[in-house]
Amino acid sequence: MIELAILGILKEADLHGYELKKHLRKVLGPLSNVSFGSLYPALNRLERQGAVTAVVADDAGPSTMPMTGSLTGEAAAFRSRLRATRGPRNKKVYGITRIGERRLVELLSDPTDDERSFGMKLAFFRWCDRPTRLRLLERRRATLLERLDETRRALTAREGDDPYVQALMEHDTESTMSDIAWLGRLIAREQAGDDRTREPTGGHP
Amino acid sequence: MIELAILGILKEADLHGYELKKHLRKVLGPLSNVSFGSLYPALNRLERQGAVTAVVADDAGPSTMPMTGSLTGEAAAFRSRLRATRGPRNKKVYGITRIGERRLVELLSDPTDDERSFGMKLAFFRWCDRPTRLRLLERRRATLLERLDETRRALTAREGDDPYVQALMEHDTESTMSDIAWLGRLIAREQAGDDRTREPTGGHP
DNA sequence: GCTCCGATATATCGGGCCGATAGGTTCTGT
DNA sequence: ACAGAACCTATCGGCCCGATATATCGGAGC
Repeated sequence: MIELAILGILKEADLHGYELKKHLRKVLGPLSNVSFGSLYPALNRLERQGAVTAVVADDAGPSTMPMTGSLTGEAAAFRSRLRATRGPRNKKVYGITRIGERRLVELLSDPTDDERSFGMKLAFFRWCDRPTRLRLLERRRATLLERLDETRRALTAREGDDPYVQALMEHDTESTMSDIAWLGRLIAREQAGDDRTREPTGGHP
Repeated sequence: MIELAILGILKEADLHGYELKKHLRKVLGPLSNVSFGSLYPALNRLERQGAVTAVVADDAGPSTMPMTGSLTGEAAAFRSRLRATRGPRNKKVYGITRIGERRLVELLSDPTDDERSFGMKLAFFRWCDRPTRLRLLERRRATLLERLDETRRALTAREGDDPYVQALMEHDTESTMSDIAWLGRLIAREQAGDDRTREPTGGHP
């Protein structure tokens, strides 16, 4: 799921790992403090898949060596040339490829529905179309309703149980109800929404 | 952290893995659906540490072959004897040892403070004393206050940003405030509490 | 009696994510 | 000039999860 977040950020701008982490923190905020121990392996995975490309910035200022977006054999050669120029301080700037953009859309429509995954998808909702958004929102709501039901049944079944467990479950019930109401507002906004959406596919003007 | 939950459950009754999972689901409910892929390795870990002991129930009724609590070489021999009696349907019933009880208290006072860990500790608050409880509750509150602050700053800094990210952060702010208030109530209850607490240390009457 | 089936029961494997750690570079204050 | 802070990439061990394998048990239906 971290791959979704990386691609979502890289679709806005080319960045290197360290910057990426900061951006992720800003956007996802409390929803997962992505650690380097996840970030770098994920970037390698994405590079292997061809979803991102890396070049090394020369540090001659902010001229990030423009990338044409998709890579040819030339880019690979370029990369290995610079890999020879070993010696840290060559920041590896990552850019998203067309494959990566396709992958991003694919990951966005994945229905996995835990707190984390849902939050991540929501954070990058701008990259998918309204039907997908509605599907995800409604699915999430259904999941929470189910959970609410289950917790409530467990709550009524055992009265006079451990007070801490009880407190935990009552609070969970309240939180879940609040979340469901929130989702309801988001769904309504989505259905009534004016169509000020960015193009879901194919950025790169 | 799953070890905490296992020990917390086993302190109430001797159980085998499958039952354990069901109990965990009841007590922790929505807070982590412990999977077998975590449960069995964790049980092995705990067994290696001497925190739990396993015997095999003969299925001749509820006579669970009483365990003396801590194990000698005899227990190991017993175990391997039964391991030779291969053919599943010999349920491995686990029981907590004195070492396990010490470990439980130790895990309970660990200050790790993410959603998961805090929730698990709260679910087993009955096994620790009031000072520890208050320490954990207040630490959690402090963490959430910090997070609230951070999210709020991020929220005011960037107006007119992506509406979905904005929605995410606003909702997080609300949820966090709600959680803080809830913690406040728990703290108050704890401070005013009549002393109807079970003995924190040394079960085994 | 027989078979099929769902629940009970234990266990492992690959892979993702995290915290800790390590090692190097550039910037900044003094 | 120097120390310390921030920047930057990377790996390692360990936990946790979902998928999968395997085997038994109790009952429903024929």
